[in-house]
Amino acid sequence: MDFLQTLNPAQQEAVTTTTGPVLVLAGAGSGKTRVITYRIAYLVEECGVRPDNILAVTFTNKAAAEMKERVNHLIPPDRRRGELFVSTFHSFCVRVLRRHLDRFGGSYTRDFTIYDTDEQGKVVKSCMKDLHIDDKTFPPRTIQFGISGAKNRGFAPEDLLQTSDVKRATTARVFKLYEERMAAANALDFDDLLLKTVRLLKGFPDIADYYNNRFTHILIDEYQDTNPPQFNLIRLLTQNHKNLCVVGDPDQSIYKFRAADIQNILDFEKHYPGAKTVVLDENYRSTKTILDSANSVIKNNKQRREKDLVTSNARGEKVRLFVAEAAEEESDFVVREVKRWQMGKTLPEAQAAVLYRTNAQSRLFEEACRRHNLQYVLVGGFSFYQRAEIKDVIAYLKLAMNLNDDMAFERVVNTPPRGIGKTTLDLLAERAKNAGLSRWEALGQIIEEKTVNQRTWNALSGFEGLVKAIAGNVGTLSLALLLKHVIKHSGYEKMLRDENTEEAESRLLNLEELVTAAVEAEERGEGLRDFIDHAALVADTDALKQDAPLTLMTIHSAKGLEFPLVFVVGMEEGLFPHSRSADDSAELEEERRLCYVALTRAKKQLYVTHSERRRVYGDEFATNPSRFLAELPAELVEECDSRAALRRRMAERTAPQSGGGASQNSGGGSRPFVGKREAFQQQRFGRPQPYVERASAAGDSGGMYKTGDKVRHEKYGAGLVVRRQDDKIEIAFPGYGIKKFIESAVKLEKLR
DNA sequence: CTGATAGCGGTTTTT
DNA sequence: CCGCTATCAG
Repeated sequence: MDFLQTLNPAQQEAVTTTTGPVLVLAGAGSGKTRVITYRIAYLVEECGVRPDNILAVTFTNKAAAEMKERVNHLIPPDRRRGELFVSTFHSFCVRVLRRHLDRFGGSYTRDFTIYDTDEQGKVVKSCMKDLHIDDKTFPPRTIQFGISGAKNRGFAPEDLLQTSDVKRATTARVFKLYEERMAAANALDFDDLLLKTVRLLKGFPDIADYYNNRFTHILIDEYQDTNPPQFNLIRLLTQNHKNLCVVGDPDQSIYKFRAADIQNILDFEKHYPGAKTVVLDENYRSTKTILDSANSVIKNNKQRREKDLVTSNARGEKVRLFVAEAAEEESDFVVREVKRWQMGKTLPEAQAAVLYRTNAQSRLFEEACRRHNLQYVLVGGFSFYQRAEIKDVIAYLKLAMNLNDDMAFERVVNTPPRGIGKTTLDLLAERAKNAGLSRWEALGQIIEEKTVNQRTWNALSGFEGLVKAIAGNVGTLSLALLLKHVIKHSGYEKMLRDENTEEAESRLLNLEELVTAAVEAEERGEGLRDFIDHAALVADTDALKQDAPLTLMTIHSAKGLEFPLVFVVGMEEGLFPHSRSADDSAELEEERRLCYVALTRAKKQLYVTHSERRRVYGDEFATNPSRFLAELPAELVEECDSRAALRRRMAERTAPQSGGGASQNSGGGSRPFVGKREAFQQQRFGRPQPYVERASAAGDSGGMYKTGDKVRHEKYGAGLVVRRQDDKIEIAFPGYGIKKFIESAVKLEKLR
């Protein structure tokens, strides 16, 4: 095994201890992914384990695909007896459930549908409506979150009912109805995928035995972010053998909101007595400066096992701090610095990432990139499979395969519009509720009874025929042809064509891309089932293109990645750490771990930035620098020139040092951290400071339109910009109505 | 039934 | 500021 030579002793030990439980405590940038891939290769090459007896679990589907590719790169093709199984917990569970879910014998079958967070929310809402629960006193999102939390902690609705807490009791009532509805629709949410699998393995020893034999060696990446159902699943999968290797870093546990339990990794040795523990504390990724900065921040967490990462890498450049007066100035600065960095560099070296706490922040940076003509890739946010047109078309297929899928039914019954409006839908809903039927069954009854007027009857039976036709084609047509059939015969294609706008045009293109994806899936030997499951479980298909010069994403999405140049932006109290975590010290520590993750993504150069003002809900607020900035070692940070920095210097010169003396100027916190106010609830921005009056650096950005602008379109003539959202623009043309366009694509002449 | 408009309420993070 | 819902005119 010549590749072992490239590993340090600790890594080698993690790779070659192949039997029994192994805990790998791997710090950031310590070669964790390498250890896992090499370990798999070692099992196959040295221990004679068949690849298809190995199960490796990663955190995202993308990571799974990459790992599989890496391993296959290490193992010569003739050694690959059987296919290696790498996937997320969720994808794995879907595979199991598609095989065995009918064993429970209830209303659930192997043809179950998966409801994503959106659809789950709709079910919750409809339950609340039928229970007459006011959605103002109890926001559906909160209830939804409560149900998910309860499920993941192993509670049934009955467990929560006995309480004087009104909110808890309400959650329990909705929870109960929710479960009934889901069962009736043969639908599982993301939590159910894990929970049902656990129940299956627990309840049916033969199934548990089957999987214990099937997978003799199990590896789990990002173990610090496993939640209770995942923990239980791992236990069950390894109950006969203990060939389990988990890899993770307690300092990078950032998914508590999803019920991840950091105790899983901290107590691993208790759960698996005799476990071998390997600590990887040498960092190969970052400069000494970056690493020391990150260490200095994470040290402030109290609930933590002391651990310091070391590196023999070069010291490198100082961390650069930039303070902007306005958020546009911040994004402008970032883009300019990216361009400067990339000058004369080629791709792997030139790669840069902008990391932010919330998805909402991405827009500023997208706009800045467009202003400066810089190519970028946006990860996360609204993904391909979340677009309305994609979800609609897939909903037709879901409905055809599971006629009781009420969510799919509601989604497509009148999209495109076919004369089935609110009154008719209410009638269907009423019937379904009273007779305990699904929407589809209610539809059948009403058509049979002919109790509606002719016009409506025609619309309803037309829809019924459409879905039946699709269902009839499911076994016979190829995947791509089936999709084309749906797009055409549902009227979707015609609807978009008739719209005659660029917006509709781009939707049509998306549908074409979906067909292409179907062709590719078919080539991989996947069926319709796999295709739809994939659509539900894959968050971002536009994955991270390796050749992207600049990537924009949340810190959560950046977990496991690395970039030569990294910007951690929006470092303000209330934003990062987020205001929702302000009053809870455990949550604050999680925010700090998040900060640690962000900082340790950088290999060569790290920037941290914040803005003194930020727009929230359309209003501007003053902000304070993040406390995490003050936790950076002052001697490792240098501040970039900015109007804010200049103003501060001037102020210090005229008014001699203010009493405190706490602010070492060029140090981390540019301004001392002020009190505990939440940034977003500070006083409104009244009269601007002297320096603020000048227009922001964004200034006259060419080619962008504002609401209220008058423009001329070559076809529709003069019009008024009524709305702008993301990259789309809506323009009212007298006589033509409101048309939507992709802003960067439409040709407009500006009038005044 | 459909399309347009006004008003209200809401931002953490993801499989 | 933006998206969703309720409401109203055609």
